[in-house]
Amino acid sequence: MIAEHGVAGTSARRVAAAADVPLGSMTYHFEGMDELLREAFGRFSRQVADQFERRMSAATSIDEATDAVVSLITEDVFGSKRELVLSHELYTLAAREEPYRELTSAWMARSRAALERHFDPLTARMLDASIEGLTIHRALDIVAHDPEVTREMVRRIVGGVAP
Amino acid sequence: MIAEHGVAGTSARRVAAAADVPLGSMTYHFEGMDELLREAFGRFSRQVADQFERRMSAATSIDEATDAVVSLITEDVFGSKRELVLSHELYTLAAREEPYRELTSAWMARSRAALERHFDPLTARMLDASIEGLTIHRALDIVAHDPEVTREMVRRIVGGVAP
Amino acid sequence: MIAEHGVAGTSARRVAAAADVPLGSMTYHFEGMDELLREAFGRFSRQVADQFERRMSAATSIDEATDAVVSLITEDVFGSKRELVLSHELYTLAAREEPYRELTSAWMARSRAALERHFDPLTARMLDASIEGLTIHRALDIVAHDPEVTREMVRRIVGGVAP
Amino acid sequence: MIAEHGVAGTSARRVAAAADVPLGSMTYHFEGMDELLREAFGRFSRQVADQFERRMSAATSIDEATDAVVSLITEDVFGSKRELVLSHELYTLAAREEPYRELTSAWMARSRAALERHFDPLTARMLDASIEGLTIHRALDIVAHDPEVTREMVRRIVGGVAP
DNA sequence: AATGAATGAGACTTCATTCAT
DNA sequence: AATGAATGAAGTCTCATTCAT
Repeated sequence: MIAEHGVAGTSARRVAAAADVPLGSMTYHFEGMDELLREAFGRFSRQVADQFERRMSAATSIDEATDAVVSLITEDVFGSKRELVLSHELYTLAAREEPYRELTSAWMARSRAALERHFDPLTARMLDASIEGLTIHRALDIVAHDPEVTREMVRRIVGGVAP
Repeated sequence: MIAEHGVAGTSARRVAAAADVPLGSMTYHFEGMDELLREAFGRFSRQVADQFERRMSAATSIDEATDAVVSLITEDVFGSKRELVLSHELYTLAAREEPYRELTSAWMARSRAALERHFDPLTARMLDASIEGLTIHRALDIVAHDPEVTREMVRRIVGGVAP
Repeated sequence: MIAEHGVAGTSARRVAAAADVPLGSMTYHFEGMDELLREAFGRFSRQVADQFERRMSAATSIDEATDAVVSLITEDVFGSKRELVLSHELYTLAAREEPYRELTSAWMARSRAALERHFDPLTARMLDASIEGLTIHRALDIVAHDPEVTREMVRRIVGGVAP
Repeated sequence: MIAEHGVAGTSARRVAAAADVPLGSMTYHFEGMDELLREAFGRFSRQVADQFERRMSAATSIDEATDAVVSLITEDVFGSKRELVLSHELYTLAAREEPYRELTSAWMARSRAALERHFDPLTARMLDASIEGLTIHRALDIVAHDPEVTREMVRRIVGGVAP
């Protein structure tokens, strides 16, 4: 519902109708819309983090891990409009209200941990941030992005560790 | 109004009241709330881009430019909650609707151009994305971020050019 | 409300006020103003058709039936300004939108059926139409209409069955 | 504008826009919307009456006149949805307000006069009403009407004169 | 424990008219 | 004489929540 209509367009009414549940249930089972939203975004962020972990666990070498990071940016996480949209809806809430910042914080912590399977903590943190930045810029830019930029950026960050 | 209450909480009523203007004026002067929003975010994104340009223009060497980029992330652009919040509100709209993507697109184009005063286009693009990513992660993370991460990341991206 | 102020002057606000009911109830109990209008005109057309049926059922011979038809035109159905006005409001809607045409269609079908208690189907259909035409012309003409015109017209249509 | 959007949907704004005329002109040149409506419906009713007269003038015998009346019902006057809709909009106004009744009254007077070129006044009046009734019933009924009904009805009314 | 009817607040728009220019 | 900017009233609809059942 949020993916389709946004937080603004997600009313208790619509959720109840979509779930084929009485309207009264909404405020009976949830404290209010806020709780429902937090619940929904909690589930969403955990799902995305799960997928991220699976992706990084599959890599068995630094090279494969590097490739995985590139793929994450160019294909994966925000490959679907759904995840792009939901992430930004969540970020907007998080920018404004602390409780949502706990969700984004936990999400980022898991991403970093997954990256630390292959990279040192500092590099992991940089990679995490650069994944974020490149993904957003690819999504919110009208002009197409050359995938080589992604590859080269990851190369510089990872390679920068050097001797 | 948007900074304070979010897009969701920004009603024609409230804007009219804040501007001490009759409610009817809202849809008289603007096609509708959409146009008002686009106008507002257009102005916002141009202001932020202006500031970004000024910051980059002030630098007279690669070193100063690098410092400027670091400052941008650690202090400037999202230094205030206001800009952080507004950026995310805009991103959320842009993720969903094309007209807002034109604003973000133009904004990013100006940022890249400003960076290209000092860096090659590829590096500029990477810096732009990494500024985005680091800024967001600093803002949406509860744990504090060591400014050294920022400095090191910029160093790797800029330095990666080397032979 | 419609009789008094017309469809154009019948707002949810006014109906709610007249019914001493909160404004929000209007679109809670009805899908929207359209449904309310359809409901109102359905009730109206059924009431008029009821009255028409009663009038025709009371007749026990062709002569009485003929007199009944004449009375219908000269006194009954549109005797009151209320019914005249409401009929035309309904016709206007029906001329433009199919759902209302279902109401007028059903209404006419009942009128014809009531007339067929006494007249053959062809004559019934003609009488039904001529009742309509004469009633309207009596109502929308400023000069008075001689009731003899009505009587003679019915006579010709019914008598035309002959020889 | 009225044909397309109805009296209810015809605002000064829309008329001004359609006429490519400043909005202020509306209340400058016309006393208000009422005057504009009366003017518009006056023009409309005169045009329809003109057409009616032409149609009846073309007939050179009772038989041709009878055929003309039948054609009027089955094809002509309300052949187009535009005229059907406009007539009913006018009738609705006329049922409620005297000034519009002057328009319908004048319209009917001209129709009768045109019919009196070929028929005696009593028959003319009956034909006029039956044209009205049959036309309306054809238009507002969902089930199709056999044109033979029309022909037979006119035959009975005209033929009823006979000895 | 669960529901759904009901409500009051507030959302956006459209409108006819006024009035300074 | 003509205009168009501006307004206040009124339009419909959606909503989260309450509460009697």
